[in-house]
Amino acid sequence: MKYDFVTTEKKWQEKWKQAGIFHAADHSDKPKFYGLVEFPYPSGAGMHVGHIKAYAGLEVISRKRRMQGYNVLFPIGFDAFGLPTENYAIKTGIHPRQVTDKNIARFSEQLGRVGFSFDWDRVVDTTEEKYYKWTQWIFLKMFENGLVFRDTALVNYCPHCKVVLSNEDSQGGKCDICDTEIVQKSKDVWYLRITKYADKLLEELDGLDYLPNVKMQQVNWIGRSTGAFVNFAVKGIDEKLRIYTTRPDTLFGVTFMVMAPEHPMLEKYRSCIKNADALDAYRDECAKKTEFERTQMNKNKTGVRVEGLCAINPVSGKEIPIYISDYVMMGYGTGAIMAVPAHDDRDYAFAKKFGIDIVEVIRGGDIEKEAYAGDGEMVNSEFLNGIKEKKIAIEKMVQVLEEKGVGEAGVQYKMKDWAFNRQRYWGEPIPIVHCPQCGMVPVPYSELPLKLPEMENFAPGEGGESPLAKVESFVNCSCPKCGGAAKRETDTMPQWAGSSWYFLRYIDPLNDACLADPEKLKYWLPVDWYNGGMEHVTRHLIYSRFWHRFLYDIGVVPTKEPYAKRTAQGLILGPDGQKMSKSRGNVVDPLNVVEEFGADTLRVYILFMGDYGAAAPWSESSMRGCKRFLDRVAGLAEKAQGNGVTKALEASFHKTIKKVTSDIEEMKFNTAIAAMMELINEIDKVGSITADEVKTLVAILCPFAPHLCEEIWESLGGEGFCSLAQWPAYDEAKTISDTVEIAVQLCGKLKAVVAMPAGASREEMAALAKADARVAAALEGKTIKKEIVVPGKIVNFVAV
RNA sequence: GCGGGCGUGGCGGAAUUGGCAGACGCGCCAGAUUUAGGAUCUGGUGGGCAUCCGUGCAGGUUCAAGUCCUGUCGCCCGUACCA
Repeated sequence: MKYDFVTTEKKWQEKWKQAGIFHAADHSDKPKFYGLVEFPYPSGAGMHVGHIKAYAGLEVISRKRRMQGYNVLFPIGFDAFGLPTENYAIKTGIHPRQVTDKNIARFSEQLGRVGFSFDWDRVVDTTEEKYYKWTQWIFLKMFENGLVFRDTALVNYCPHCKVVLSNEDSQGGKCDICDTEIVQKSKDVWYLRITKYADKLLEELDGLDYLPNVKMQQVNWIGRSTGAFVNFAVKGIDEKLRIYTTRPDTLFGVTFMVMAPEHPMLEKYRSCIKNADALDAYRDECAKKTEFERTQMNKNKTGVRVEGLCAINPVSGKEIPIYISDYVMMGYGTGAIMAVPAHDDRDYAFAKKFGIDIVEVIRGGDIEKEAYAGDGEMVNSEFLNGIKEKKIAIEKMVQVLEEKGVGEAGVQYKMKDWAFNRQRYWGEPIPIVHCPQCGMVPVPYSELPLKLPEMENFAPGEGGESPLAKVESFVNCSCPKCGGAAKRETDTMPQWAGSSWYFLRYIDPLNDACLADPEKLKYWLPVDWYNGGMEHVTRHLIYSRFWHRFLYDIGVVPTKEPYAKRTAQGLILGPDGQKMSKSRGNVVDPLNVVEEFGADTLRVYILFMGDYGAAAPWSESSMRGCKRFLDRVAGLAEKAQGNGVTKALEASFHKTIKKVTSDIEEMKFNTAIAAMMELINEIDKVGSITADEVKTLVAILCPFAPHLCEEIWESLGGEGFCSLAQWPAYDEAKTISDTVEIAVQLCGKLKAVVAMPAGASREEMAALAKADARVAAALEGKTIKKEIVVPGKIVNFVAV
C-alpha cells in the first residue's frame, strides 16, 4: 500500500517540533548519551546526499538511545567561517554575514525535511560574535600559556587564494580549497605549538575507541621517531653542524653529509665557501621545482659539493665531505643529515651518483647491489663491532656521544606547528595588538569579542595582506598595556579554529560568562560517539583533540579527550560509480529524492546501500526497492487483526529484534534493514499479524523511517510518540525455533538438509541424518569412518 | 617507496568468525492487472541438460576454507626523499 508521505512527513515534523521531544535535558536521572556529527559548512550549493549519510548513522543510534531510555544530546550547528562564502561575497558584493545567514536557513530547512532528530535549541554558528568570543578567548589562553608564537618562515602559500596554509591544509602539495599548486613563501606566521602536545595526543590514542585506521592515520601524521642529535665539527669554523638521525648506530659508516639547500650555515659561512655561486644556483633551481617534480626525483639525486667546508666524524675523527641536496628538507630535523650510503637507500643513490665511498657497518646485505636496512652484526665500527642487536648498538652509541658531549638522544615529529593566521576577512580576528613599546599585547578578555569590522571590499591585498589592514578604525588602537598608539593584528584565524571546540558549546550554547558551564561539561563529556569523514582525521580531529587537551590542562574541561568513540562513513558515489561532482554531472540532490520518494525512503536507502563505512554508488532503482519495503510495511498496518502473539511469527520477531538491536550498535544498518525486510516476507507468508506485532515492527523501524512509523503507531492506538516508545525487548530463548534445518554432508559435500528438533543431541542428530532418504542413498555401500556432529549446525559423515 | 584496506552472481552487497556460499535489495525472466507506457502484485533467477563446478590466481592445513597458512596478480585509500 502506498502511503501519502508528503502529508505524513510534514505532519510529524510539526508534531515533533511542537512537543519538543528531541530536546536534551541538561541534567537527568537517565543515563546520558552525547552523539556528535561533524557540523556542516553551509555552502551555497545546499545539502548533499553525503551530508545525509554522515548524519543518518548517529541519527539512528540517537533515536534508538532515546527509545532505550537515555537522555540524548544530538546537536547540530554550522561551521560558517571560510573561503567559499568570502569568495562569493567578493564576487557578488553581498556581505558574508548575509550569505551565511541565508545558507544556514536553507540548510536548516533541508535538514528538517529529512526528519533528523537534532536538538534545534542548541544550534551553534561559529561566525556569531557570542560564539567566536570564546574562540578568541581560547586563543588568548593559549597565548598566555606560551602556545602561540610568531615566526618568519617559509610557509605553504596558495597563490590563488592568496593565503598561508598549514601543513594539514596543503596535503599533497595542493591547496585544500582550490587545488592550486602551493608555493613556499617567506612570511610572518602565527603558530600554535601543537608539537608540544604531540606526545599527549599520541599517548591518549591508546585508550580511545576509534576505528583502527583512524588511529593509525593519526599516529602516522604525528610521526614520532626516536634517534639522536649529533654535532659534527666543521674544519675551519667554530660552529658545529648539527644533524638528526634515527640510526646513530651507523655513525662509523658516514661517508658524507648533506645539508638542505636553504640551510642557514651556508649563508653564515659564505666567505669560507669556495663555490658559493654554484650553491646559490642550485638552491634557486630547487626553489623552482614543483612538489610533483621533487617526488619524481626519487631515484635520480642531484646536489652540489660544498667546497671549503669539511665535517669531522665525532667518533672516528675522519674528514667527511659536505654536499647540499634537495632530498634533505629544511623543515624536518635540523635540515642536515649524516649520510650512510651502505644502509640508506637515498644516501646510496646519492653516493653512487657522486662516486662517494660506501662503507658497510652492518652485515647481512650486499652493499655492491643496494643499501641494507636490516639487522646484522656490526663491523668497521670500533667499539660497536660484534653487536648484533640494533637496539643495543644504538644505546651504546648514544651513551658514547653523550660522554663525549657531541650528541644526545632525541625525538622528532613529522607533525609541524600549526600555521594559524590567514590573510582573509571572513574569520575570527586574532585578538592581539602590536605596540611599538610593549610588543605583542593580548586584547584584554573583557574586550572580547574583538568584532570583525564592517567593510565593503573584502578582497585581499595583492601583496597578500589581510583585507582588515584597509580598515583604519580597526587597525589603529591604543595599547592595552601602556595606552600608547598601537596597531591591531589584521590577520584572521583559519577555518579550523571554530570547529576545534564546537562540541563544547553545544553543551551550553547561550552561556555568556564562560564557554560552557563546568557542571554541564562534567555531565555531558566526553562525546560518547563521534561520526564523520575520513578526510578530517589528520585535520579537524587532531586540532580539536589538541584544543581539548589544552583546555583540560588549564582546568576548563573535565576530560583529557573529547571523543570516546570515533567512526566514519563511506562516500556515496554517483550512479556512474565515480565520486559525485558538479563537473561530472552525477550529483544527486537529496531534496529531489525527498520530494519524489519521501524522507523515510531516502534515509532507509542510504543506510541500506551497503557497508556504512564503505563507498557505494547511488542507484535509483535500488532506492525504489526501499520505497516498496516501506509501502509494504504501511500495508501491514491495515491487515493487522487483534492483539497478542502470532505463534508462527514469534521466533522471527524475537530474532529480528535481536539482530536490529545489535546491528545498529555495530553500524551494520544494511543488515538491520535486511532483517526487517526478511521479517515482513515472513509475515506475508504466514498471512496474518496482530496490531501488537505491527507496533513492535514499527518501533524497531522507527529510527530509520520515523515518519511512517509514527503514523502507523498512531493509527494502531499507540501511546504517545513512537519515537519515544520503549525499544522492544527480545527473549533469547524465543529466538530459537523449535526445529532447525541441519545440513548433512558426506565427506564435506552437501547431501541433504534435514529438519531436526532444536535441542537434539549428537546421537539423535546422527540418527536423524542417516534416516533421511537422500543421505541413506549416498551412504549406500559405504563404511562410515568418522561422524562429525556439531549441534545446531552440521552433520558430516566421512565414509569410503 | 612505505602504511592500511579490499577482490564473492549481471549490479549493490550478506555469511553467526572454520560449519548449507550468494541473506536482503536491484536487475532480469514468466504470469496477473493496465488501452499503452509507468507503477503495483505473484512466482522464478550463480553456472552447467546431468553426475558436478563455483568466493582474483596457484599451492597448503582440515572431516569441513570466502574465512586459516604460503606464494602471486589486480584495485582502492592514506602518506610521501621524515634522515
